[in-house]
Formats: sequence, C-alpha cells, structure tokens
Amino acid sequence: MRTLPRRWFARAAPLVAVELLNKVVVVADCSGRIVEVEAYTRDDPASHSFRGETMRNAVMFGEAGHLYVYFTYGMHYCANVVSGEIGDGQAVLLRALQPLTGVEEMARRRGRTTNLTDGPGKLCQALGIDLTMNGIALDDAGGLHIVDDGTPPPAAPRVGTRVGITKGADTPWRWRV
DNA sequence: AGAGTGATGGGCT
DNA sequence: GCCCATCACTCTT
Repeated sequence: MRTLPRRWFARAAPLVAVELLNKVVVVADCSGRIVEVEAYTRDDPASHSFRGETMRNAVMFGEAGHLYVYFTYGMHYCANVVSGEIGDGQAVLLRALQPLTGVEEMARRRGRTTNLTDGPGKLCQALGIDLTMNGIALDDAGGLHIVDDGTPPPAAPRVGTRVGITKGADTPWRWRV
C-alpha cells in the first residue's frame, strides 16, 4: 500500500493511463479503484492543451503528479492527473471508479445510492473534488492521492476509440477494466 | 440497453 | 455566440 510519488506520473500519458487501472484514488475517508481512464496529449484536438497554455489549463503544462481539475457543462467537475514532463501538456482523465470505502459519504454527496462514481463528473461529486483542489500535488499529505494496493493493472484492458473529433484519425484512447 | 433532451456556466474563436 | 473530456431523466426497443 504505497502512495505513488509524483515522479511516477512523469511518463507518456497513454502509458500512465494503462498503469493507473486498478490503482486506488483516496480522498480522506473515501476511496475507489480506478476502472476507466482516458489519455490526453498535446496533439489531440480534444485535449485542453491542444491550443496551447491558458490560465485555465496551466496546471496541465506543469509538473507531473499534480491534479488538474476543470469545470464543464456548467455543473460538473472533471479530475485529471498531469503526466509527462513539464511543458508537455499531457494528462489522464479519471473516468470511472469502483467505490471501496466511504460509500455512505459518497452517497450523501451524490444524493443517491447507486451509480456513485461511474462517470468523470460523478466521481468528482462523490469524492468532493472541485476547483479548490486544482493544482494540488498527489503526494502531498491530505488532499487526493493515488495508492498501489498490489493489484496489478489488467493484462488486457478493454480499449476504446473516441469518435466525433473533426480532425483526422484520433490517437487518444480510453481504457477500461 | 439505448436514444433523445434539458439544465447550466466558463472559456474560447 | 457557440462549444463543451456531462448527468439524469424520460421514453422507446
């Protein structure tokens, strides 16, 4: 059971994404196993970093192992883990978790007892992630960290392509357990 | 199980 | 203005 150090994330986003599967996200008493992720790189038209650095996406261009949180659709937050080296503009979006601990608290935050963390906006609501956590380091005390409990990444994760991008063939992928 | 749709607000062209 | 890396609700197979 070790908290992943920030340097662990300083590799290419697609690689970090696959290895994040089956790791555990911990926020205070709540935790969940990562079962779906998506990698975003600088050359991906769907990536926030595609059009360069702005005030909003600055964290994504910073040091790996930090949390990039953004607000979208007028009501949802999404959490990403910065990867690569400084300036790369790479991140991995946390898309879904399997709830492990603190289920009651997550249910209270969600206002329901089912489908607590099966979507990027849902897991942020369940874990209480909002813009105040944007930019925090994942190996700092408190806040959010990601731990390895010994469960290996799946040998053959389900891979999915993304569609709906106007530019040509899309490289970013989505991995599921 | 899957398709359609309204809610809602900040960021970018 | 228009676009979203969304969600939940509703109605249809």
